[in-house]
Amino acid sequence: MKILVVEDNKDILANLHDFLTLKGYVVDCADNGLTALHLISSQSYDLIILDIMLPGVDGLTICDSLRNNAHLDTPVIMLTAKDEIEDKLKGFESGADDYLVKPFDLSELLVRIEAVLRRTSKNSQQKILQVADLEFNLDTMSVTRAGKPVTLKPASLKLLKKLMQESPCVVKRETLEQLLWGDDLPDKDNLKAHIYLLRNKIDKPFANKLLKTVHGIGYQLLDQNQ
Amino acid sequence: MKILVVEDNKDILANLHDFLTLKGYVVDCADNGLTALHLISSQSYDLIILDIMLPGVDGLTICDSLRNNAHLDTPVIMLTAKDEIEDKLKGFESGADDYLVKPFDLSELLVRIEAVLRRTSKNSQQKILQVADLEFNLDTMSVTRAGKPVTLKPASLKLLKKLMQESPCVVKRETLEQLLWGDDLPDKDNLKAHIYLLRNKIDKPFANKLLKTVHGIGYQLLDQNQ
DNA sequence: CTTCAACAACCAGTATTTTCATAATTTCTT
DNA sequence: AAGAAATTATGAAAATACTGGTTGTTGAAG
Repeated sequence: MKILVVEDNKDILANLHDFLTLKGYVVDCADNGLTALHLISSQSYDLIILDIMLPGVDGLTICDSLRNNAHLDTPVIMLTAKDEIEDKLKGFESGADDYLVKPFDLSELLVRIEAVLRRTSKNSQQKILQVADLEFNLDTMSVTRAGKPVTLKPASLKLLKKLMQESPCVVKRETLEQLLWGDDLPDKDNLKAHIYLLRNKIDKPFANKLLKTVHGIGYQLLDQNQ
Repeated sequence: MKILVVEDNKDILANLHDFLTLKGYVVDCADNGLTALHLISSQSYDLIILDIMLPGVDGLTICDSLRNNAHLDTPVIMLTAKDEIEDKLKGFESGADDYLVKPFDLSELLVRIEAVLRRTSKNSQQKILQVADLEFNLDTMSVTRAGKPVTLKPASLKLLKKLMQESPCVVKRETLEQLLWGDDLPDKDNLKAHIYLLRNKIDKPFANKLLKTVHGIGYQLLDQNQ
């Protein structure tokens, strides 16, 4: 989990950095708005902790630009001074997910971080695997090749998922066997039959064959046209 | 906007009531868990403000029962004493949308109320679930297919709600079992019977079958005609 | 006591996996 | 480069696992 902390008070900044690092997060720091914007555009964060009052570009502006640009769904926790209550509403309006009033308890921050991450993590999972024109939607458990639906049986689905997750790496035969049957393996020719079934569905009707055999090792999904 | 405040300290309760009424909300009060549960089941609220420590039925229990029953999406703001920080996490786990540490600023409460209402109002406008010509009104807990009313039993309602919320995603068998029976599962054939009952009601009388079984995984509501 | 929803047990029908014999391919050896 | 050895592919049939649909029983609520 990677967090960006934006705060102009160097003491607080160092404090937050140490605390969050201790709690197992990877932490980047910025003490002004421009640096923050630069980091945001060049990195991908799971969460941004943002002070409203900043020299130069302020927190609300950063939050706005975040929502209107690429990293739309990165959650934001705002930090505000006690006498800026009106700013809080603006903060939420600009798309913050939560805020904290300074001075705050570090444990309180931690709770809110976890809550926000929990709240947003459900939606942000990438649930579509893709190799060439082959797509696997993990939500609907449906597979398409070149836009056309492909119906697979449970064992084939498991196999394909693993192969797509590991693509373009080779998956060892034992790994696949382990995946399908755990520790008590049936006949040793069994995997071949399943690979055959899978090939019939996803490769046979198409010119560009993706499922390669790596002799003596295992199998691999690979698009040779790139 | 109608708010339910649950708090056993009568002073605080009266205070909150007056403040929120002043701010234009319609406020109901409860000073114990049982009264709260009773009100929740007989009324529809836009927001519930819930003290964790309550005589009899506590706040977490109320929140749990809320999430496992009809008014699933009513947002909840938890109130906790300063030394109950651990409870906060539990609060979020049981499905609270936010929390406040006592003693708190009334203006802070107001900001969070508005934030929570804004955050949830987007989703909660969606109080009618819809899949093809099948409709589920979460307010009245009534279901219609092609405009005709369908009467469902409690277990079927839970099942259907989940399936419609997740549609068109596949819902794993275990997820549904978890939903109906929690951790101590009854017979494994039981879910089949319930699916069967549900099918009889929502699919059997109609040509376009929506409730699909995904062999080896679970079930799915899906409109194939689109 | 009655009623109704939920539960468990069951069989039949269907879908999926496994097996097995044979063909094809790759790799190794000379 | 050719043949032998090892590995992998193919395809259909048999075995297994899963699901649908019923029915009788249980248990709780009114």
